Amino acid sequence: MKAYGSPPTLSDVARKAGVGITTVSRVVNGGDQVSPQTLQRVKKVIQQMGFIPNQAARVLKGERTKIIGILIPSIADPFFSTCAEAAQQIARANDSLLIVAGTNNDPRLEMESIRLLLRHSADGLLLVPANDQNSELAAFLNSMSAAAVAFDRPVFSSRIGSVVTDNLEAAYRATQHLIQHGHQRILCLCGESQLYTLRERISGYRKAMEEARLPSLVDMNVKDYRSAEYAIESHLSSDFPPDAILTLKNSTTIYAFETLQKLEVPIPQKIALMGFDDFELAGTLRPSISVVQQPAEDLGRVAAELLFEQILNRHKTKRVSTPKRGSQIKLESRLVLRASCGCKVAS
Amino acid sequence: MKAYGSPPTLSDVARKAGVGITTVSRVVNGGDQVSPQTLQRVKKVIQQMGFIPNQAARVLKGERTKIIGILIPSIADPFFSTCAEAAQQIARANDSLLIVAGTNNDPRLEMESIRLLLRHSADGLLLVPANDQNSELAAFLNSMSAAAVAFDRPVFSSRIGSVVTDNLEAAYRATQHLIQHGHQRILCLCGESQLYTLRERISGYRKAMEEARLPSLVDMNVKDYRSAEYAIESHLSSDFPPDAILTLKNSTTIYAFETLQKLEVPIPQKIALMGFDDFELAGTLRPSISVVQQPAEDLGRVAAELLFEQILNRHKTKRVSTPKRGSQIKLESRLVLRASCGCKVAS
DNA sequence: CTGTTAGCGCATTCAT
DNA sequence: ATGAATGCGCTAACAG
Repeated sequence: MKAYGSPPTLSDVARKAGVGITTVSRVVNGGDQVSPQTLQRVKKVIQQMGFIPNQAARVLKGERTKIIGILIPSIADPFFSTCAEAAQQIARANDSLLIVAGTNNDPRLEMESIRLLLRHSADGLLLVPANDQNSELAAFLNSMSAAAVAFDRPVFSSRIGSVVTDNLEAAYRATQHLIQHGHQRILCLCGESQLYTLRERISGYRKAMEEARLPSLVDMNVKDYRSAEYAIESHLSSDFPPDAILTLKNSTTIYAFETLQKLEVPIPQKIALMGFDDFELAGTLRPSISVVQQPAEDLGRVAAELLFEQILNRHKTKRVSTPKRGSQIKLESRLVLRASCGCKVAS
Repeated sequence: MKAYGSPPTLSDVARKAGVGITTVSRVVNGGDQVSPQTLQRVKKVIQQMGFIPNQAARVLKGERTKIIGILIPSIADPFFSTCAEAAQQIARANDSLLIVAGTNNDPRLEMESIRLLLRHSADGLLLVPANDQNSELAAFLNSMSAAAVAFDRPVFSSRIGSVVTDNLEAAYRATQHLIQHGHQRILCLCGESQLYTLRERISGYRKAMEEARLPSLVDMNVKDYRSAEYAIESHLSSDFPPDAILTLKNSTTIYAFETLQKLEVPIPQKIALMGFDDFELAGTLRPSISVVQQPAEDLGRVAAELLFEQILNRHKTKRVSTPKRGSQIKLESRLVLRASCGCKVAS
């Protein structure tokens, strides 16, 4: 029950065990080249004193920190926390710890966090860049020595690889599906249209509409429930009201559903609904909501795996071989067809 | 665009600036006792070389790491990720980083993670102990020099303070509310009854039932959707079917709702439903679900604040004044009355 | 097999 | 106002 002394060091152990500190070090690191007896004795003393190696000292000697950082807009966001969970699993598998920092999509916070992570000599960074066109960020990432992988959104003009969903394709297929149900006036709803993911999704929507020779109808002013309600009410009372809605993100889908529910607009009879991003109760709501399901877990997992690949290579070769410029991995989404799009209409 | 050299050090900067390393150190740490001209020059060189102080070296010199760890069952769990988000905010306010580790409620994983965190000299630990009676854990926490605060669940027989919801009181009031609606046969549903929080909630339920001279009816075999369905079907077809259900955790509430929906049992007319833990769409489902709303954010925030209080004191006094034994802070919950309990029955 | 020694980057005396 | 020297805990030569 001893407490609050500074933690025991190698030399504390060495003294108590009557050996040199190198021997203790060897024992701690696997015990090669140590006689069985010494091994036993030293192990016992280590146990007894509760010795824990000091990582800072190891790092100072040039070892990896075995810490990686992950920068996500919000830890509380189910999508990103799922990514983080997966990343943490991979980190653990690589004997590493994961530092999580919320950026709130703020480039300043993001930069600050990266700097802080670098002070701590993080081996690598996983990041969801607040702004994919941020050239300052790109330059900084290029110049730093830590490994890095972007996910969910790429970082343009940088050597940083990325793992993203094929947003365009997913939105394209979702829109096509609504069209196949016979819908002609499909309203595309979202906010924050400056985000890479949303831009891609809008493109996918437009592509499908254009191919079907239907007019695109995009409203990007939805930020919260109020604005969603306002937008939907406006469109419904227009001369050519929509007969379907495609929402481009989780929260927008929910706002739209709540609005339609409140207005007692029958889904999908009067208005069909298709969302981007699955959510826990999408299948439990009545009607159940059809959505594009992103592989959130895979996003985090693959990004982390890629990161450790880099880290391990880097450590092996000391000097990195020319890293291939920002290779991008695209993951497929899945269209989950439930009732709100018109499939499986409950009798 | 220089890359992959080892990062510049104090002495690199010193050489380039033509000063001693002490001077550079001073500049980095506020620039006192340095002439304005030197200050300028050194600052410029620092900027230019992209010098970033090496935290490991600082730590080795006895400084705090400015890293705290948080151990939660799962990062992807909305409740805990909300706590983590709050904790991270407090960490940031204290210029610290947050390492998140998922324990999966496994004492072994938990212990392993704590050890790892300690190697990294984390200044403090925030933890949701997998088992509140774990004496090995208690002993270890008592003997270590890092600060620590438990949240959501306490650690018994330890000096570790804790921040928890008043689970007993909350369940007590929720049950009372159902009783006031006239329900007599209230079924209490959950799984993992060994967890502190669930034990407390069961006690609260029992207390309310006993006070009302009603028979307690607890089924703790609900782990997933299937078991929930099985349990509910069994109870419904018994001689004395319940007229209300109190679920003790988030997922159980959802399983119960889905089962009742599937069986087309009208809520709350035939069976009322009250859940523990709020969730995003509780108000959107039809009927909307009444729940006990825990102050998840406050839990994380208060725990983190307490932790930094300890850390700061500890650092100031070098030796800790006798830490008061495991003081416990209890936070109040809020009963959110929606439709499923019988309030606000939609006409 | 085992021990001695030299730094890793930095903050900190203590001189100047 | 400035700098040289010391040591934090550890690993990796090197020497026995």
